[in-house]
Amino acid sequence: MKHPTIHDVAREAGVSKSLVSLVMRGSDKVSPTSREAVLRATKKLSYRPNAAARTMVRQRSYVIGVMVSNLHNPFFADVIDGIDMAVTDASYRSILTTGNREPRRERLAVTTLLEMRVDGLILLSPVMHRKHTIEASRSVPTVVVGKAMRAATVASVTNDDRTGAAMVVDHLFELGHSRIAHIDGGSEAGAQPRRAGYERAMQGHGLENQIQTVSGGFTEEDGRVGMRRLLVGGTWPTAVFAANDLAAFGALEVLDAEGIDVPGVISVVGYDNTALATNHRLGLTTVDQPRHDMGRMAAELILAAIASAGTAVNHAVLTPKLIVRGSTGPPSP
Amino acid sequence: MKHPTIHDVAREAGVSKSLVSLVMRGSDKVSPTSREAVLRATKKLSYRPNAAARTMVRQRSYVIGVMVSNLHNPFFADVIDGIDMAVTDASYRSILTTGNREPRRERLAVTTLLEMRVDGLILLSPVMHRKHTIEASRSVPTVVVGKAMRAATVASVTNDDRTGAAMVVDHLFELGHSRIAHIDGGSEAGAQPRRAGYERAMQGHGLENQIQTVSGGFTEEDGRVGMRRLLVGGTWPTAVFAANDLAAFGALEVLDAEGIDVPGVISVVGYDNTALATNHRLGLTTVDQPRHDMGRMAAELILAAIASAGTAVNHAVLTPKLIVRGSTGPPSP
DNA sequence: CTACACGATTGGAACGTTCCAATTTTAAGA
DNA sequence: TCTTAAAATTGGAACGTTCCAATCGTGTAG
Repeated sequence: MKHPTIHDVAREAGVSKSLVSLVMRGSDKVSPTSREAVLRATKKLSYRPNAAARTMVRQRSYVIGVMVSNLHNPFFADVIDGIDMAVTDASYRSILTTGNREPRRERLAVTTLLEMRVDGLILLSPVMHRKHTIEASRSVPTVVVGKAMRAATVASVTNDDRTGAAMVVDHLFELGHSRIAHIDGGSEAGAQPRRAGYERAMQGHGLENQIQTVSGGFTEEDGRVGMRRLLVGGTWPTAVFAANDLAAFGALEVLDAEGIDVPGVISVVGYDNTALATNHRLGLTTVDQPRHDMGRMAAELILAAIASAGTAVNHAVLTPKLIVRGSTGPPSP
Repeated sequence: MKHPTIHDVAREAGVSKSLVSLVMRGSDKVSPTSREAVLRATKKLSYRPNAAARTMVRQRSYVIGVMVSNLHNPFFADVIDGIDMAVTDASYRSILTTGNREPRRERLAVTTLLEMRVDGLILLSPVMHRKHTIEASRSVPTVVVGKAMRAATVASVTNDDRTGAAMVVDHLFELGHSRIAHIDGGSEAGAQPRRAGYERAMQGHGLENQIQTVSGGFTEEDGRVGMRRLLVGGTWPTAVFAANDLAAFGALEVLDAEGIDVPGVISVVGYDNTALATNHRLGLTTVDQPRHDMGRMAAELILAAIASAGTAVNHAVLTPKLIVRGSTGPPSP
């Protein structure tokens, strides 16, 4: 259980510790003989370099720390995948911590990363107070994904919610809808711009007096409540745009229970293109965020910031894509 | 961007570095005056202890490393949550790496953890070759979750797949089914014992000649392929037990497309009780693994192994629970 | 007023690397 | 064979902590 050190390897191979270090780092100024001997010793002792020691002397860990607010959301798996790719390509490594959506634990998760002296910090939809994000960003290059951050020291990667929402409205308009309602996402990440995008697109099509928004959220229950609210009035909308897939599912459930045909009577659209949207019986029309690219972009921003010693702070906004499935169709005449 | 050190704090507070160290570690043999001064200095400089340096001298990192084979599987989120709880309670910390199901990347993920000198290693359903797990276990206490490991140095936490599968068969048998088919999980973690449990339970009910297994896997596509295969023969089964929820959804999709009623004509059961199982229109009958407890147990095994210097290797097997939902019912006469 | 005990504080060594400057070895040319 | 350049190898300092043994100060008992 005691880890061998570079000295043990040196002794075993009959060379100096410096030479072992050279071999481990793949230097080309080592004779084949020595390299061979060192490698053999390394294998025999199953030596593994000590990252802590290396970090100490190099003053760099070559590690990017990623804090995931919520591992339960499969959205992040793809983002992390993108991060991992880009980071590995640059011969950095990535480690994750998770805050389980609780601000306290998020902060602990970030602290862990910071104490380990990661060279860069990526925060995936943090829910902790923004001042803690900003504080972290003062000691290490930081990028936030999935949440707009207006702060000079924090980079960010988001999808263009405004445009995504507009795409939804455009799609429905082209199908012939005009009574298009929106169940909004309350104060959740991205909800505000989606709502704004919806409203502006409605105006763009001359439907300003058809704008109908009910306040909701990002859960199924929020969707149910919102949908019920929309069914109370005299004239129903012919299409409903929910702020995310989960809420859309809640809406669908209510429509199902009421025996209202989708998309025959009412079309439904979500946002996020989660696995559920694919799996649902009829398939949910939704907006896909380029998750993998968002991750890759986040990694690239971080690496650039590291390379430039923190001067290059950027905000990347990626364009989402409309995915049309069975839950939308032309309105009944 | 340059991190302040304990020396900077000492200078600022007008004390020695040792005193600062004492305060940081919460010692009670420090005068209130000094503590106050040190705390003020740490705040002013926003000092954060350097974990790498601490790990060096303490020869312990107080970090548990977790390698997750596949972040896309929401199953692990709960396990990780359980790990995190237990680890935090013991004032350790946890960090994650992910291998995205690729053996090569898994190995890199484990290497990263090992080089960081984690005090314990938890592997969540590793797909890499077992020899690499065993190798890792020789340098640090290791526990594998979700996959049986017969190795003297590796602890493990699994659910009793055999019993879980038997529960499914029992349930279907009680409903009156006899033509119960199984879409198995190929070589995935837990697939083999689930299949064995299915077969033994069938025998237990005197249904040995009704045993019908088609080879599948853990993806939706595997479920689709398996289901189509089952529909080719002359007599259809009246119930299908898929090796996991995702495969079950694939099967459901095919049945839906063919217009075959579930559970009227064919009942379907999955395994894992993922969020999808709850959300699906009719609810999927499935088997719930005590994910949170599995994580907690894994953490406890690791902490025990660390405390006992690696002597206490254990294998914990937790009992799963059948969750009955709308996808199963009595067979049509 | 002195001695002593005890609490508070301190300096130095050690942890396992990297990197630099210095040294040794080898090879080539005369 | 000698000289010199190039290649290979080396020891030591440094990184930021912890922990130990040693020292410093202060109050109290005699």
